[in-house]
Amino acid sequence: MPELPEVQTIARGLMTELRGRRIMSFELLSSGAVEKGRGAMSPAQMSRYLPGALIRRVWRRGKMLCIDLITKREPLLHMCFHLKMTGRLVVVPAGSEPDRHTRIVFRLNDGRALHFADARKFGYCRVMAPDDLDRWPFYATLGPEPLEIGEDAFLRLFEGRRSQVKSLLLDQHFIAGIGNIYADESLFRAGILPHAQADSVEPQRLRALHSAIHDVLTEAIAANGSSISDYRDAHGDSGAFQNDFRVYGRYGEPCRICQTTLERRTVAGRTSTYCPTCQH
DNA sequence: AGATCTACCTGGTTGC
DNA sequence: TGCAACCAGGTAGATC
Repeated sequence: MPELPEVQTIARGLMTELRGRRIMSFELLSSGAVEKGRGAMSPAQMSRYLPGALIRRVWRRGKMLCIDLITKREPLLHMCFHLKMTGRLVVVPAGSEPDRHTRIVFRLNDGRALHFADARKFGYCRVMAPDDLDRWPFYATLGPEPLEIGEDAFLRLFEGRRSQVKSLLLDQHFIAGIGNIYADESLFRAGILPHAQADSVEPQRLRALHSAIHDVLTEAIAANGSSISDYRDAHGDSGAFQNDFRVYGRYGEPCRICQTTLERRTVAGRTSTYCPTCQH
């Protein structure tokens, strides 16, 4: 389930593999993989615009991944992907057959191909001109980047918010890129219960949370992300951060700090695991 | 405003 | 072994 560190790892890998290459053809194997919407290119338009497009840059915003293209008709197009839970973007060698979950094939001028696969079909691709990217509601309303926001600005986000802390962390409009895994891990490190009411958490603990989020995300990026089931990077390789989880998915096991049995409850509709002793 | 529920989708796991 | 039930999860949208 790609969150910020996984998307960052994929973007980094794709940047290395794809920059300077050209897309030769676009083949949609599963209708619905191209998201419709105001300003979004239809598959027919993509078939006209993409062949010959030069891949200039691959970047990330929140959990969204974007490939910048230079085409004959448009000086810049943004090809955005949201991988949701099971989406993959993998560069495959020449002659590779798409697997059963591959939804889009982009053939490259060096014989290789970029495959967009998604077992659960929640993910999508969306191609837009720069103006349309800025007008895309999902993109335009994303919250700040957790690795860029300063401590003071981070604390200000919580002012007057009565929601449970974890539901705020999961809200992409509040802060972008954090999902269930890194929310649980950050809250544990900061000693805050996931269901704590935001405006009742002392500033000192919110500072700890700011720092915990930074540390968790940075460590996960260094480990090439976490692989639970479907996640693979641009080379098809797994990440390693799942070996460093302190609470996520460890319900019923002992806390690594105090040995208390970890508990779980549903917060913001998500299974949340925490230590009732270390977090309060 | 905030919490909760539903829809979307299917592979994997659990239970009978 | 076979099959049904259930769970996972990001986001949008509806409802209380």
